[in-house]
Amino acid sequence: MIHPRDARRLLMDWFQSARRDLPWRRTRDPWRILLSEVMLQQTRVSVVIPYYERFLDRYPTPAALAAAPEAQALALWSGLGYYARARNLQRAATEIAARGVFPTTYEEIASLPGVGDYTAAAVASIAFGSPHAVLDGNVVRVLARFTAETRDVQAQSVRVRLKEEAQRLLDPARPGDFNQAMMELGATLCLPKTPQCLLCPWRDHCQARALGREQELPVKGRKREPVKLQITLLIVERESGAKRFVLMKQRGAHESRLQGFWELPEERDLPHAVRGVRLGEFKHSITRHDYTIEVFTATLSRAGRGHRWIAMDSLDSLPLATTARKALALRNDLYTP
DNA sequence: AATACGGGGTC
DNA sequence: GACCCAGTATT
Repeated sequence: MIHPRDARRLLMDWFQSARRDLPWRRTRDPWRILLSEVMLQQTRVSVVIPYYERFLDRYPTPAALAAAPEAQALALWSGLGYYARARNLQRAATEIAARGVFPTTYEEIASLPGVGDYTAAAVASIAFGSPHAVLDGNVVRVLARFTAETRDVQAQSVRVRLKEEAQRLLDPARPGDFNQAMMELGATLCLPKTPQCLLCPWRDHCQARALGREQELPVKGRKREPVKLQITLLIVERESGAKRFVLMKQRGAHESRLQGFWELPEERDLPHAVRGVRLGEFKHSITRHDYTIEVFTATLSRAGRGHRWIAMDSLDSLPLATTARKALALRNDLYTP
């Protein structure tokens, strides 16, 4: 069994040469680190980068986000998913702005809304050099293989053990770099399906590899069956002066998801609508709901309850559901081939 | 402990 | 088309 000191050295030396140049690695500003970590929750680096740049450009400080209308922040988050992250981040920004300074300890950071174990450890270690190991999906996979953990990694007891292992390996001198190195290893070499063991700094010390079982680990419990659904969206347009408007509906604050987001009307909600052209269909999944969505143009003599006419050129500034974004793209393809 | 929550990249 | 991603909050 390799000594933690030696494992650390191998990992850190590898990271120095393999480290990707990412926007949030060019700063120690805790606000920027926090923003990146929240956006990266269950979201890949390549997807986050453009959102991170736009969001930071608009809200360079907690105070800037705290002062913004929620709908504006959601509009900038629109398409990234898990919108509770944006709401919670704004609440966190409000607390930080009121406090005057960014909290510096793990406990204070962890008390912010939307900040759990992972994010608190990441911010505390990367921005403030606190010795807290992170345990994200990457680290779980790396350590499950490194230690040949064959139990279900979803189980609480196993997560606790892996967290202890991460903490044991953590480089106390450079915890932020160590955490990022672990995640980098998981994201670039210790891949779920096709681990690149020959390039791994731990190739000679990985227990799963020694057993030839690196492809099988980590073991994860089954997920629930997705629910298949079919809906029809309607694009109802109206011209007034030089402006074009489209009929839309805003989701209420009490809904379980996409609160406050604008969507296109469903056909079943507009019994008086008359179908026009079929624009096409697409698939869209929201957590475990797999939608097949068919899109038609339509005409309407009277607007249905709860629907509103939205100017086409103002859609960019609204929190727009991705279903609406995709459906409107079908329409635009038709008019500008 | 199980579940909801988005969306898309990737094999 | 399944898996899974720099997770968190709620039940």
